[in-house]
Amino acid sequence: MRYSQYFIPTVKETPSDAEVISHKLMLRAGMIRKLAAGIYNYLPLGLRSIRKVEQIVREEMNRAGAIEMLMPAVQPAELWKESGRWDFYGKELLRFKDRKDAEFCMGPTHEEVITDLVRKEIRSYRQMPINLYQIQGKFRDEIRPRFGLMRGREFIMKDAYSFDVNEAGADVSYQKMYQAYRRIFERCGLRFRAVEADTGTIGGNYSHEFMVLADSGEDAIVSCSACEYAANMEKAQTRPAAAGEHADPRPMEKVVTPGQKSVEEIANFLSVPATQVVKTLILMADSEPVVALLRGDYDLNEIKLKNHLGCTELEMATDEVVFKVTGAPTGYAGPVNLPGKVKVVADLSLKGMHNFVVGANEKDAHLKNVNLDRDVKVEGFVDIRNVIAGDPCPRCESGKLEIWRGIEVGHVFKLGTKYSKALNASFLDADGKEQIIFMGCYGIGIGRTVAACIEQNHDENGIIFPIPIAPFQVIVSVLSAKEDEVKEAGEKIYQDLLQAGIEVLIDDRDERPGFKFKDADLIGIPLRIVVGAKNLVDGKVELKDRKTGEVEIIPVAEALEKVKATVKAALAV
RNA sequence: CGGAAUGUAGCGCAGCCUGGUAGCGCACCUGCUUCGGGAGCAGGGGGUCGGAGGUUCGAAUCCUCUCAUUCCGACCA
Repeated sequence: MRYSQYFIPTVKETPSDAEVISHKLMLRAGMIRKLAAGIYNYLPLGLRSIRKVEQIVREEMNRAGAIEMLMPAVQPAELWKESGRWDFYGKELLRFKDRKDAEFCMGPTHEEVITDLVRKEIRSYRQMPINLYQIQGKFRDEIRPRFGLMRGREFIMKDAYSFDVNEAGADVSYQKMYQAYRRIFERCGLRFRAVEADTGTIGGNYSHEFMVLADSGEDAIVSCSACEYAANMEKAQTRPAAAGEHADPRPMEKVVTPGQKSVEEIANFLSVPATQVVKTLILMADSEPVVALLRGDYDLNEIKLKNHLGCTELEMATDEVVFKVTGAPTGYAGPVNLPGKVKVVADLSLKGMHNFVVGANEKDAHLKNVNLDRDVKVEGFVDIRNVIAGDPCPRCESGKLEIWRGIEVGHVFKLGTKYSKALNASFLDADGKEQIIFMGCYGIGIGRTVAACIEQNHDENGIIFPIPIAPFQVIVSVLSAKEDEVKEAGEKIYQDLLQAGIEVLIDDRDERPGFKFKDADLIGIPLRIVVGAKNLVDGKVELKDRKTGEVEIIPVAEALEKVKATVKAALAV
């Protein structure tokens, strides 16, 4: 491609509405432009990277036996009502009506559509297993789109759906996808972790998220320092601490604590460690108040509690509710003698605590030396807290948990029969008996993968693409494009590389050298050949590696060979 | 949805408080010089000041409404 005839509108200044580095760089490098909140134009350079990722995904999906197809972006409400998600999905689902007043939505995902297709076409166990996928635009009306392609409203996603005759088959399909995903992200040149995850609104019972490690990531992920265990924060567990040393219960005592509300304040005020305070949180679970108890230094994990309670909505209670439940303003709640009858859920961390501090359920008062059983009855202990760095690994003896930031780029779910049951997707088995199909679904955010890649690969000068997803593999910067000799030499190099099947961008613009170098660095082309009069006298050119900054002045032929070899090596599967 | 802020040339911003000829840098066009890390000089084009209404002799500036964008929070995958 000739730069002079291409379309790469780079900008020197950082647009003011970009927050994270990948967003800034994609705008500056002329890869994307915003059309509306969370909705972007993909310019040629951005599209090329996107296509690269798509192609890797396609190859690996096909290798794993999945079959590509394409589903519509617009979906009838009917199907969503049938699956029950029309009401459940909320405002994120963009709904509208056609001219006949029939209801539709923009597809945020395609479980309904694929299941509908499959229930009509798949009748026999002989037609399974089958895994169908598409690479397609989706729309989710996010409350707060941000970070460019990382969290857009319209985005490109690969989604695959597997159909099996039984759970064992579904497990095989799941494993295949898991392995395919590992290959995909490895081929993209990303540092990532596959973590165990909660299943969220999609439903189902087992899932892994593929997280690209980056400090700017929106998600906290947890991994073990010693073994393979990795999970996201919502799901991560720890080994319950051994029961604390036995201590004789001292008599319970009420203390006056004017204005002391938070755990930190109480601990300071009473000169006890935060680990000796029990946090009492009042929440609303589907409009029923619930009390959660945690050791003072831990944070509640709402997902865990939600799953334990089996409710659909869970939120912190308002001050009025707190008053109603405890008889005291917020900040003085405690589990002892709660006036109302409420469900109390105690975290595992409470097990073995003695003589701890809790709120007294009256203003400006707390209770000291509170003990389980004697003062507080709990039905059992449940894991409802977030793990913290250094917690022991739940899977191995020696490991400690570490916490990272990550960007979710892929997600695999074992769905089970949730959708097939709701939409009655069934088949006849070998005995002629009707059975429900077992499903799995598997997503990859294509645009987000490119953005995550940039988060992980950049420097102060711009993007540093790994070769497999770079829009071009090499750029030939022709300095002094007006001098015929230099121009011709550059042209020859360009043609030679083109013929070798290398994706090459020749910067043939009539611009100053510095200008070309800045652009080349910004758009992140991995290799750069500089053709200039100075070196050309000796028949040499400069070859620079964008990542390492390494520069070689070598004969033209050698540079060509080196580029070809480097690209070939980087693309080897 | 709660809190905050911002809309002025393609981009980044000043001007607004204290109403009176709409400005700066970059980008763009022309010419000359320059040519290995975002050049210099000279000349030039480009704006319904987000929109609507109001106050006023006069509104980018003051008032009301509205739309859009962004940030923080809650929410979500």
